[in-house]
Formats: sequence, C-alpha cells, structure tokens
Amino acid sequence: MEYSKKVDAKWQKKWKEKDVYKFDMNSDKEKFYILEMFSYPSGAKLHLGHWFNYGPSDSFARYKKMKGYNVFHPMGFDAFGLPAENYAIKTGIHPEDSTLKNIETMKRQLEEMGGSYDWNYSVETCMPDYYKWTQWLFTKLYEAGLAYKKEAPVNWCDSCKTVLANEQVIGGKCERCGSEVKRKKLAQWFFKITDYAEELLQDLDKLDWPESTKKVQTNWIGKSEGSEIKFALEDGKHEITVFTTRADTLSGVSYVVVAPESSLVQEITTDECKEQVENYIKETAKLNEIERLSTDKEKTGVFTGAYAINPINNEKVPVWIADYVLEDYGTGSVMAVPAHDTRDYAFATKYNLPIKQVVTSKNNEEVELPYTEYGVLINSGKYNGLGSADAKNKITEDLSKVGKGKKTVNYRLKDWLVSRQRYWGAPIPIIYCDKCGTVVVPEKDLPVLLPYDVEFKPDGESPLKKSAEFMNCTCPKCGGKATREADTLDTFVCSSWYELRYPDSKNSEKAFDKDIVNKMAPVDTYVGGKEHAAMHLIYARFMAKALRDLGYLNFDEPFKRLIHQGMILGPDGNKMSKSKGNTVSPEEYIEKYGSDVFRMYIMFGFDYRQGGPWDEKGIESMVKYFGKIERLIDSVNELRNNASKEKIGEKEVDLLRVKNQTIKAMGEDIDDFRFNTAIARSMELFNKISEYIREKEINTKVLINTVETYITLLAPLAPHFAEEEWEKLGKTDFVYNQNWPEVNEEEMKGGTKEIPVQVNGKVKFCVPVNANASNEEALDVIKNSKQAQEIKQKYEVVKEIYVPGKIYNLVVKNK
RNA sequence: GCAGCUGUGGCGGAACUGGCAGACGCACAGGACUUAAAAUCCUGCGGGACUUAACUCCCGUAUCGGUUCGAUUCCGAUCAGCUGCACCA
Repeated sequence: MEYSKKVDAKWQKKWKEKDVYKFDMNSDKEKFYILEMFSYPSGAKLHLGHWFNYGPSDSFARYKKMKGYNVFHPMGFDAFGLPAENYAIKTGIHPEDSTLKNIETMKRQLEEMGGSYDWNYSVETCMPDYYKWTQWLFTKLYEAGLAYKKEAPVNWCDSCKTVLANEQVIGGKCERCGSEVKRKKLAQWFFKITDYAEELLQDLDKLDWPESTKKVQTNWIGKSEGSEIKFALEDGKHEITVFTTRADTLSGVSYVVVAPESSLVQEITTDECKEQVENYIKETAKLNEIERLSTDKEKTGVFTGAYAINPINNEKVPVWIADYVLEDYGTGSVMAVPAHDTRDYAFATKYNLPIKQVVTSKNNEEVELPYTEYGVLINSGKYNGLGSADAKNKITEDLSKVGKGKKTVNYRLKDWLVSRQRYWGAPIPIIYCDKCGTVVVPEKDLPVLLPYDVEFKPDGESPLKKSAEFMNCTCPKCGGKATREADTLDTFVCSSWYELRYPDSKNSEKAFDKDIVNKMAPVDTYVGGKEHAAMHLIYARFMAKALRDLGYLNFDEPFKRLIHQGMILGPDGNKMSKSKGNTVSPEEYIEKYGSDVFRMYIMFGFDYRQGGPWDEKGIESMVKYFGKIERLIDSVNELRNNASKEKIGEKEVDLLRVKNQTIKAMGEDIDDFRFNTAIARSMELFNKISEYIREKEINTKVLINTVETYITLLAPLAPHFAEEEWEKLGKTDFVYNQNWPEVNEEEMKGGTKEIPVQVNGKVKFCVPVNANASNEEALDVIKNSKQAQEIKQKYEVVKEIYVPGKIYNLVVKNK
C-alpha cells in the first residue's frame, strides 16, 4: 500500500489552500444541516468513540454535498463542566488552560481525520462570546416566567461538593465520581420544562427518531391521567388532596398517606403522635431518594393521629406519613387502597390496616388480593356493578359537583434544576439587591464574566462566593450595593441551544439572527450517542419550544432526524476503560495506516448503530483493499493507451449494470448510515472491474468511465485516498467537488436475471429471464422452461404464485 | 420488578415492506508465481448423507409452537445477554 498519512497531509493542505469547506450561506442549493453531538474536551485527545461518531458522519456529510445539497456541517466544543474542574482540583492546572489546550489538540486531530468542517462556524461554550448568550437565554426565560428559584431537596455529592440533577444520579451514586449521593435542601434555580410536558410528548410523533428513544422520552415525561380528590380532615380545618389513577377504588380506601416533608404534617399531627412523627421525619431525611424508592426496602410509616373523611362514603380513615410517598410527585399525598395496589397491600399487611375489596373480576370469579386489574365494582354503594373505567368517570364527576374532586393529568417530568455550586460554568446572570430584590442582569451588562482568579477547591460553597470582586456589584435598578448570584449554570444549558448558534456563531449583537436561524435550522440529521436520549435531547427540545414562544424561532423541533451510533467496545467485549486496561487509541493506527484506512475500517467492520468489540486484525483487511485499488488504477493507466474495442458486448453490459446498481445501492446505504454494506457494494464493483480487466478484449472507454465512477463513489468514504487515485487517473480537479454519479436506469436493467422457482415453498431451480422483460413475458419464460414443464407433468398443480421479479412458486400434490 | 433492544458459520457482519439464508470481508485450506519465503493472483470454504464424479437429498438463523404457498423477517411461549427506569399513586 502506497497510501499513508503523508497522502492525508498532502490533500488536507490542498483543500485548505482552495478553502473547499467554506460554507456559503447564500447558495441556491437546498440546505442540509448535519450535526454531530459536539465533544467535551475533558480528555486531551480524540478517542475511538469520537472517531466512530465523527468519521462516518463526515462521510455522510460529504455524500450529501456530492448529492447537490448546500451542506452545513459545523463542529464545536462543549467546554464547561465538572471533569475539567476536577482535573484542576487534582493538578492545580486552571480549567480554562487545560480546556483551551485540549480544544486545540482535538481541533488538529479532527482536521487530521479529514473532517469537512468550516471552522468559521464553531462554538466553544466556555468563551464569553458564547456564554454571554447562554446567560441572555436565562434572562429571557426568567422574564417569561420560565426560570424560577425555589428551595428544594436536591442530590448532594459530598465528593464533588455539588448538587446533581436527579437524572445525573446513577444507582444512588454520583454519575461523575461514583460516590454516594445524599439529600440536602438548597435554594435552586429551575427551568419550567413541565410547562411543555404535553407538547414535548405530542411532538415526538413529528420526529424521525429511533422508536426506542421516543419511548425513553415518553417514559421520562410519564403522563398519567387521573383524578384529584379532596379528603376533609376530621378537625374540620384541614384538607388533603390526593392524586389517583384509580378513582374507581375510592370506596376501598383504608388510610391516606402524606409525604413526610409536607408542611401539612406539622399542622395535623396530634400531640400524642408528635414524637414518633418527628423521629420518623428525621429518619427519612437521612435517606436519599434512591434508597427511599428502592424496591428492596421494606415500606415504613407512622400514624399522625389525624383522621380524614372519605368524600364518597364519609368513612373515617387514618392519616399516615410514609417515605414511599414523594413530596414532588402528584399532590404529595395518596389514598391507599390495599385491596387493589401491591404497595398499599404490603403496607397495610405490615401495619394491620383494614383491606377492603371494592373491585372484582368481570365474570365474578374469585380473585386474589391485591387485585390491580380493572373489573366490576362491589361494596361501593350506588356504584356497584359499574366497570372500573365508567366508575372512574362517574365518581370523579359526582365529586366535582360538590367541589371535592376533578379530572387531572399528571406528569412524571420534573422541572429542570439548572444551578450548580461550581466554578467552571456560565455564571447565572442574577443580582440580589436589598432594596429591589432579585434583579436580572440587563442585556447591556452581559456577559457576567467568569473571573479567572478564583479558589475553586470545593468546600461546600459556590467557588464564586469566595471572590469579593465578583460578588460585589451595583444594582442595575437602583444603583445601590448588591451581590451576584454565585451559582453557575448546568452545562446542559450550554448544550441545549448550541445548534442554533452555529449558523450565526460570530454574531456579537444577538444570540443569533432570526432570519439566519430560521433559514438554517432545524438540524436535518443529528448524530450522537444513546446516552443522551433523555437529558440533552429533551432539554434541547424544550429550549427550542421556549424560544419559539418568545418569538425567535418559527419551528417546533430542533432535530428532525436522529441517528445513534453504537459503541466500540474493548477487544475483550467490555466497555473501554482505563481501569480495565482495554482501551484502544486511534492515534497509533493513524500514524501507521493513515486516516482513511482507519475510517474505512470502522465503517466496514461494524454495524454503525450497533458497534461492537474492537478487532485488531480487521484493519489489515482494509490495508489489503487499498493496495488492491492502487494496483487496479495502475493497471487501468497502463491499459489506457491500448487498442480499444468499440463494441458494447455482453461483458460490458454486465459491467455497466453492476456499476449502476452500485451507484444506487451505495447512495441508499450511506443515506441510511449503513456504511458497512456501502463499502461491501464498492468491493463488489471492484471485483467486477478486476474481472473485466482480465478480458482479452477491452473497451477502454467503458473501463475508464467505470473506474472513474468507482473512485467517485469512494470519495465520501475515503476522502484523501480517493483524491490521490483521482489524480493518478489524470484528473486535475478535486474528486471532493464531483457530483454523485447519476444512475442510468437502462444500463442498470441490462443482462439477465435469475428467477428462483419453488415447489411447495422450496427452491428447486432458477430460470434466467431477460431483465428488461415485462411481468407477462417473464412469467411466460418461466412457465415454459423445461424444468417447470417437468414438474407440471409429474404433479398436479394446485396453485401457482408469481411475485414479479422475485419468485415463482408452484403448490403441487401427487397425481 | 417493569420496559426496551439483541440472539444468524470459526469471526465481523449481509438478507430494505415475508420471497434463492450466509452478500462483502477476516480466518482457514489447496493451487499458481518464486531457489525459497513474504507479497500478489486463482480456487474452495454452514453441518451432514450418498456417490468414481457431476449431481442429488436431508438438517440449519437461541429453544418450542403457530400463521402462510413460502418465516432470519409476523404472532405466542421459553431461555440467554445487554441497556434503561425505579414504589409514579
């Protein structure tokens, strides 16, 4: 193989000289926005996962360009975040220094990969020219009532000294550092994503996304329709509102449970029960949410001494508190129906509470409790005999007439907690003034710059609090002394709108120009890992919708089509990790083989959506293929001046058919991110050309045309290598700028086609049919074939089935 | 526990709405070239039976069953692996 890293460098230089990646916003061509999830520069170098994400996607972008689109394919860096801060704490190297250095390295590596990015459209989220607008976004959401502050129980990581969002807690442990997560109450900033719960759910239908990811989001949003029911307390002063999806079981309520954190608890607890209730609340506070919700944990609770009145039958039922009820889901209170809920059943059994069956099976069979299915009501007074579904409606309706209940919809989705007690993030643009209260930083004062010189070692306080210079400021409203918000924004905020900034990334007046963003966005194809199915992808959707409602966007969804690449595992089949010692570094391969061999191998050796274990040996197959192509081009150049036959014979028809089939198949494959089969098709065409080249008489015109097409087809997949071979073929322009070859339908149909013939569903033989023949003609040929005649003589034909162009099946029985 | 995904040769993987299972490649085996080796080129390559041989036949897509003229593909049950969610009222 002559191809090497030097060839990469040669073409990268030439491309740069001609500025081929320059994006022209005003092109007449139809725009196509391709985006890969930008990378987080925590490590110093691109790893295999980056290559697997960016390499094939870049080939997709190059293909789309050849197909005639005005392709917009930007790249940037998600540069704020905890790892850089942790690294800094460990090494003393400032996060800004390490991050900027990493970005430089990664940029260089992306260029070495051959990424077709126009770096004039790039973002680095840690730079003031970007986070100014992240802050601006916050102020807009605040003004629209979509950002608010509240005291909330949060997940606290003692090791990172920071708060984690619920979805960042993995198995009770901190997603980033793995240490145990505790609960703590803090005043926190939230984005009101719940306002968009219904739309986020409904609009999933509009998206060309993997079904599994849509399901993840559906579950995340967790819509449930039910009823809110009011239970008056016996004291006549208080009231408990519960949320239930099973209003039909209301007559079976044997107690009511309130979340221990609820402020109501203090008010209703009787003096006799005060001590046990307070002890229980203390115990609960020690547990984190994961522990509380663990199925393994036995359900516990205590009686408050209060009694509630069932609005349907005036029965008096005890009010308990229990840690299996959460304050922030539904109304924070539930009605317990042990006979028809497994959880309540276990609780009632443990604490000897009554169990009253009010639903039975439709055919009135004996049922085992707890019976959680829908059925027919019993022991429910005037509702007896109603089906569960009807009873739910009827009961809720009756309650609503007396102001004791209503139909309602509940979502599991929680508001997005965006504040972080960290240094390496965008400061929240809020000022606290003694006179004016909470004041948002006006646009003219943005960005609120993140100071460089700050003690960022964690001690439970926000690092920015320790910088007097940062904290002390004047109130924008009254001009008096004021202090700044010391918390920074979750990095997911930075990444929730970056796709909107790319097309106008240099704009210093606005986050983006409305016309430009509406012209270039939404993203047509978005490529990234499954791990972002819930968080990033739902936050970005929310942000787009919020910005639309604020009048900045005229579309609803930021990413029309989504592709998840699979994961490349270590050679041992396990997830790559330094601790396991099974990591594979792309660098040495690039040094040894060049970017294209590596890119081609990762595309050919794996199903893009699946990934799989790394196979050291596989890459050699690509080295062989490249060598073969080089030798083929040399042979073709030698044949170039030989005498050519003029006729288009059987062999030429055959070659041209395969050529056209390959153009079509490869195009479809690349469009659908099936790079492995696209490359396999290219190999088939290669094999066909090699076969043809061994013929005695060669039509050099057909040969050269086919070989040129073949190299063109390789161009998006192996960009540097294809340029090199293109040049060898005597071409002086860039193969990068070629159009994707057109399919010649006539040539593609040429030759004969083998139609398989089945007898009773089993293939017995094939009949060659002219590929251009009509269905009738083809069927005629098959029916009149010698073998078919033989079958018909031998057996009685019961039925015949012909699927045009595919199969002919005879159903027979013995005569 | 619930949900989702996956299961095809020695290996990576093909087979697009049911229509020739194993494309393409790796590995392996044989041959050509060579003094020889490497490289390269050619041929073979799921398992089994029979045959001098061509052929032919049988089995085969995790397992068992179903629908169908026909199932890797659809349906049901089971097993295995991976991933996500976590008492959601």
